Amino acid sequence: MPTKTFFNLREEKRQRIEKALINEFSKSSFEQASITNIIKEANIPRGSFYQYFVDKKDAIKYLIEKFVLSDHERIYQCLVETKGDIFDAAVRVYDYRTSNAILNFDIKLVKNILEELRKNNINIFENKDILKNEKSLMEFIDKDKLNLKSDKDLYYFMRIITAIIRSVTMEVLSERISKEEGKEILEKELEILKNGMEK
Amino acid sequence: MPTKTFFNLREEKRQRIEKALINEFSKSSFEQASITNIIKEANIPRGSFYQYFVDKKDAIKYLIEKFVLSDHERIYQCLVETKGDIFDAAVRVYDYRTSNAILNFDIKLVKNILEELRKNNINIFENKDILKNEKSLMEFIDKDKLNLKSDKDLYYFMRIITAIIRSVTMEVLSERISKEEGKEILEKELEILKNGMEK
DNA sequence: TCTAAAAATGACATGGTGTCATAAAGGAGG
DNA sequence: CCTCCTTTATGACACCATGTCATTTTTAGA
Repeated sequence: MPTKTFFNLREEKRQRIEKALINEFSKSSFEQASITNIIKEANIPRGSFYQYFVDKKDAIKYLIEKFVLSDHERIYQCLVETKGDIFDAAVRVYDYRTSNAILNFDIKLVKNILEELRKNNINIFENKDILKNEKSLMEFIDKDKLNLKSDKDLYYFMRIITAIIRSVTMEVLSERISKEEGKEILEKELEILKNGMEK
Repeated sequence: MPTKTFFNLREEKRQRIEKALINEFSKSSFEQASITNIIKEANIPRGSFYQYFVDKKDAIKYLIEKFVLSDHERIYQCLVETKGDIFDAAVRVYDYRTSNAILNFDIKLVKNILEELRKNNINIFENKDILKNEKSLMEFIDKDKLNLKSDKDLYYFMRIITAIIRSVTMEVLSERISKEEGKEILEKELEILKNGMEK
């Protein structure tokens, strides 16, 4: 995480830096993002950057944590709105993640952040590292609607749902398919997941 | 793809370079792999590397194509061995991909290659770009065992299977979970996919 | 006002990629 | 064996990145 120094910065400066981070990590993947660009845009000297962040990873982590917090909240809302129906909630999560306005998170930034989360295998549904005092999102799922044979089944099921949402979302955010195509794919996939595939 | 010059190289030299490529791309992800290391190990001057490959991407592509060819063949075998039963074949594909000996592909290299394939969203089951004169692997699936409502259902279904295999395979290859844990997860997930989750 | 801690700064060491002018090697024909 | 043209080999170089560090500046408390 960023240093104490960074959080002690006066509002205007911190926001200027944050804006530069968002801009650079929107334009380029983590690997290709350039600290040089960030400091140029934020108009701070190189040394300052390293006073605020340990390294590039530390800087993107700052954005990731902000995203995960708001994302978690949004997923929670989706589950509440659908009364815990995970199938309906999945579509809502998809809609929200592929929508243009996610707080101040540019859609390209969301893509790059989801990419990083995937790389580090962070599953937002079960993540407790970042959200220490929050309940796991799984607890808000209505289990009565599901054909669960054992406790662990929910875990396996959520792995599949997460993989499906993530996969189709990434394809949309990478502009390989349209939002509408993505939605159709997701809905069909959920249908299969509901009914099973074995004859 | 590599230049004509590369393929004209005498056997010994080409293999020396190939070995260096495999070694470097095993040790490091694409982004972190260093051309400097490759040319040092292969004992060729910097300029030669760029005579053979357009850039770093071109070099890993060479390995990826080799992998995809052998991977495709292996999946085909899995489908034949299981008489087109995609659920059984899925487990075999998992076993093979997480096994230590994949031709001369180090397990770490497989991980990095799968990572690149995923990044570019290349789905080996439906890929026809690389394997122009091969049939799609989907044609070898026994559709009679599946509860298909329409033609496109197989496509959606394969998307799920692919996502599931890939996800659990990557976790094993990244050593976040053991091979056995991975297998259990995969089998449970396939069970869910067979029976469906809606009560 | 003085002083110690905190923050800011930019030159620099190091190491990467891709280019290019030039040298060397290969091969076909006289 | 020499010549000329094409193909291949070579490494110095331009350029650009990251992360460090000695030094300066600012801040805050006594």
